[in-house]
Amino acid sequence: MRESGLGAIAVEPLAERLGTTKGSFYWHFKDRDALIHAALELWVEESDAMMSAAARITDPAERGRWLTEFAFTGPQGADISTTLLVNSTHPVVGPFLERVTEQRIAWGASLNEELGLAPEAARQHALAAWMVAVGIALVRRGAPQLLPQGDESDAFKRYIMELLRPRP
Amino acid sequence: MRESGLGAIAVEPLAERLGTTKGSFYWHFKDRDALIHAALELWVEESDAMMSAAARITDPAERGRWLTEFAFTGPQGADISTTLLVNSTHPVVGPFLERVTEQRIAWGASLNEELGLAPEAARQHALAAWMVAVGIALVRRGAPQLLPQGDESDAFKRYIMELLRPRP
DNA sequence: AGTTCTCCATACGCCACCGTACGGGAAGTC
DNA sequence: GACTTCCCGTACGGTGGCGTATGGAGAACT
Repeated sequence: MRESGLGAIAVEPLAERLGTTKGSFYWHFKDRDALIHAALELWVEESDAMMSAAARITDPAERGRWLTEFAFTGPQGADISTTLLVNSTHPVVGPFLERVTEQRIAWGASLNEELGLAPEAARQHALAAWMVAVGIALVRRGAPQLLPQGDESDAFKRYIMELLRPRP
Repeated sequence: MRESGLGAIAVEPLAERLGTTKGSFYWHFKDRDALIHAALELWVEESDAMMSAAARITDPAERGRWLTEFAFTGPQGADISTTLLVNSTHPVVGPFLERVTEQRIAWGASLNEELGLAPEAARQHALAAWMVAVGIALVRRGAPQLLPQGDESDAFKRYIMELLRPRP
């Protein structure tokens, strides 16, 4: 899913890639959707772990920077939000996406409140930041050559951080 | 493509939907990729038309607001950039996406220069604005319920406009 | 030692879609 | 009026994927 999206989760190609067969797969999983469900549960755990890791950073400003940093330099497709947004009509994907995203935005909003924003502004800002993160992830996947390279990459990252710095 | 992405461009379903048959299709188009190519050429024209329309707005600040407005309230999936970003590895899609996007960012950068930004900052800002636009489009498509509704929608729009206002 | 349970491979039918072959009618052309 | 060109429909083969049926080898239990 990270590499090639939801469509790449196909039973037969996966079995081939793992050197096994469909017979094995359908013993472990009811069907394809069950595999997707299991994968998304892993994603939820991962997402929780990331938030826990971030929560250990006591300085809220530093925490915000850490998150931006992650959006830029995290592993390719570290976050599958974009893939899920694209496939949000899928009956298994939709609920997961909504749950996790709502949680993340709420989390970001509370971070922004710590930084001195009023509740409404905090949520607006969290939404905006999330959109930027989604945009970055999508561009990194689809048109990375348009992103600044090398030294300019750092400069751009700082630019985004400054842009997203909450201003009470 | 607007409604359901690149994967929805399928010869047989399309023929069915148009009340015709594949035989007809393959007379007009060499193959599926040729149709995609033709569709993307339309998209380029549309994109050019949008930039021309925006160029008629003399006040650059007003022009920026108009573009943000468009990102929010334009027709659903008005811009297929997100779809194309997701399918950027497709041999027909990739070149189109790169060309149009590069052009748009350059266009945005020059707008930002008009507003008083230095060339590098202008380009950085245009990139940032493009990412926000992409993020908005993707969220509008995949999780519109997370966006503020009604009155709050306008407030959020203004918030984004303020966030993206170039600050020389 | 026999039985049951676990795990996996082979084989099959089904569906959706791509692209091609071919035929035939309608419309224009000489 | 014969001929060609345009446009489209039907039929076919091929590919890739899903899910099921079935059998079988080995482990585990009794």
